[in-house]
Amino acid sequence: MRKRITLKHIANEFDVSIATVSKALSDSHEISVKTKQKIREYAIEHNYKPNSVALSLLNKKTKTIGVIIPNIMNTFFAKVFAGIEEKAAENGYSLISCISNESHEKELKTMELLKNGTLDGFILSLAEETQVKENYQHLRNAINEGLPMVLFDRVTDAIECDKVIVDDFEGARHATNHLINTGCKRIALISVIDNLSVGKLRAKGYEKALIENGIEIDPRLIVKIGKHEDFETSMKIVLSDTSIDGLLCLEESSAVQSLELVKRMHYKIPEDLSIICFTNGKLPQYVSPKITTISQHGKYIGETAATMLINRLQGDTDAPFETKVIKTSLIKRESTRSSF
Amino acid sequence: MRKRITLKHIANEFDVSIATVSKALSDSHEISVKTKQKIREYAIEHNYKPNSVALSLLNKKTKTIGVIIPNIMNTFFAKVFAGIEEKAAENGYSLISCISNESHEKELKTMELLKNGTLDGFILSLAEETQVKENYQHLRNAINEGLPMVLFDRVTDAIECDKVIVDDFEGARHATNHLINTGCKRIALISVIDNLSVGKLRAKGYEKALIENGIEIDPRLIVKIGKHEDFETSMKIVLSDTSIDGLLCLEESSAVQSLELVKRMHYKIPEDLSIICFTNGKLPQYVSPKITTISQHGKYIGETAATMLINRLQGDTDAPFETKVIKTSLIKRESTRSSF
DNA sequence: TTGAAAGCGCTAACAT
DNA sequence: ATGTTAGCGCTTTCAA
Repeated sequence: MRKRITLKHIANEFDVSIATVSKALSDSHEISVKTKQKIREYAIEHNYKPNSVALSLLNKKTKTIGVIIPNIMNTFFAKVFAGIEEKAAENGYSLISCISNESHEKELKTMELLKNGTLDGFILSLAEETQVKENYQHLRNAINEGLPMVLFDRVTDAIECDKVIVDDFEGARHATNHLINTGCKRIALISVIDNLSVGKLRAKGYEKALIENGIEIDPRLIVKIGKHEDFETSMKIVLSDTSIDGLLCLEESSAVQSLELVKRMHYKIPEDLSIICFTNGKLPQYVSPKITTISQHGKYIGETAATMLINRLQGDTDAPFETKVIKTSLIKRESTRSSF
Repeated sequence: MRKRITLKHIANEFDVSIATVSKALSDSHEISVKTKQKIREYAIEHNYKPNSVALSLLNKKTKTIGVIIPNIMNTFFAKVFAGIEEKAAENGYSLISCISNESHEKELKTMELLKNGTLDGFILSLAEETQVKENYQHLRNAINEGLPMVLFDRVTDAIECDKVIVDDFEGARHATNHLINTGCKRIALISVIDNLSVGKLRAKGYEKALIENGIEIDPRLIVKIGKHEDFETSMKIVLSDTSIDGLLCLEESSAVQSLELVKRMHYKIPEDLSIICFTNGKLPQYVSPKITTISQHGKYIGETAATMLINRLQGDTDAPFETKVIKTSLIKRESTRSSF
């Protein structure tokens, strides 16, 4: 086992001071070419690498970003993570990552743990429980202690910091309009995420589209299904209203489950019922008919968040906070009729 | 902005030495109760947290594990990651994580970057390109420099270290047997991952099952589809052999795509054709009929890998290397006939 | 009961 | 051209 060597080892080897070695390796003009050469050769041969922990201590920068994600099994978050990772790596930043599992406590504890100097900043999306409890003190603490933060997707007005959000309102409005324009008269909203800020925004976009089209909002068509309710049973009750001819599902799994259900009920898709859902993962693309989705551009959101944080870390420390709104795209597939 | 305070600040505050503060905060018996009390109060009030970078430098331990994953959009890896994360957090370890995107270069560069002292050890699964090139020098280097490593899923015999692998051979054999036992006569193997060690093992398990059942191996039924070939076109050619009545797909997306294809071709599932696939993600569960899958227990694999590494980091440094083989489970759903 | 000093690995200002 | 010193924040002898 060829352990890592330090400047000290090299200094001893050549009977010079540690400072000389340090300068030689950084190619300082203060050091003679000869000395530089032999030291550099030795360093390479022995695979010298500066100890980044020592550098972090010295520079008070760790080149590390903390990322907290509510749930990595969720396609959208996985995409965002990939985007963050890519931009971070490009800029020489490492990622310390953590999954909050939608738990407020895990989110809080992680932040407390990581505020100890290992990080230059945070990128995070709030846990569901945090959004329900509206308890944001841990975020404020981090900011107060000088840790820049970028919030994405699930954000809160209670905290002032950089943010990257999806235009959920507009995405839902546009999708609802598309349903209306392709002939749907009775569109139900299916939400299993009404706890989340994004769920509420999407619902508002849906309502707005209805109003703009002179369609009355029917509360019976706004379906909120809780985590612990049986989805299929709830949907069957909803679908007992056979006049429903459009479904706007606020995330992908409820759309796929609904699709399979209505197929069993011998609905023709999209003739009898059109479906659109948020989150453009594999699920909606692989089922038949393929489901029209609202893409939130997860990867791009991750890239944007990472870029914003890195910019702040490397300079514009006091620039005013920004909120970037990423437009959604409607990806038309087979579960909706074609526009006229 | 209330910046983080250090021992020095506290020492100045009370006109004592840094050492006294340090001892007071660690509740040393050397320090008087009075002093301890006032220092502790002040520390809490000012939210003192020891700087973990300084501690890392001192202890030469970072309590951080590097995790390299080929692709986070893959359900299996996402599950493994969640498992690693959970066990790591439980034991007070942070995760520096990185996505290799199946690229050998990214894997290599990441490891080089992280070998600089930020990590206590690695957990990784090899990038596809690494398995193709069979270039493992970067792994050897890390081990030589004293960084313990746990390899999972995509491993290699060329490296001696702890490993956690799926019993791919047995899983495929068992699944193939299940197809045979439920009446399939002509079972095709569909592999889009023949580059990977796990793909090869699964193919062997399939062959073994055929042999054991006295069924001749027909090379025309062993279908390897490359990344750049069109999956559907290739499958149509395969299915022109209408005697095929069973499909063993080596990962989930090819199974779902095949399912949708054969449904369009008016096959009855499972009557005309049975399907089993590896990887128990959402995809196979949400389509109709639900696909019978081989679960690799991703989360458990992650937990096991993390536990192995942490054990090695905290003691059994020189224990002999272990390879843990995790048994798969066959999850029977609607795409296979019931056993008699 | 408290403090001084050394050291983890490194850089940078300041000698020589 | 090279070395000395100090210091990043902390713990741990050893001394007072």
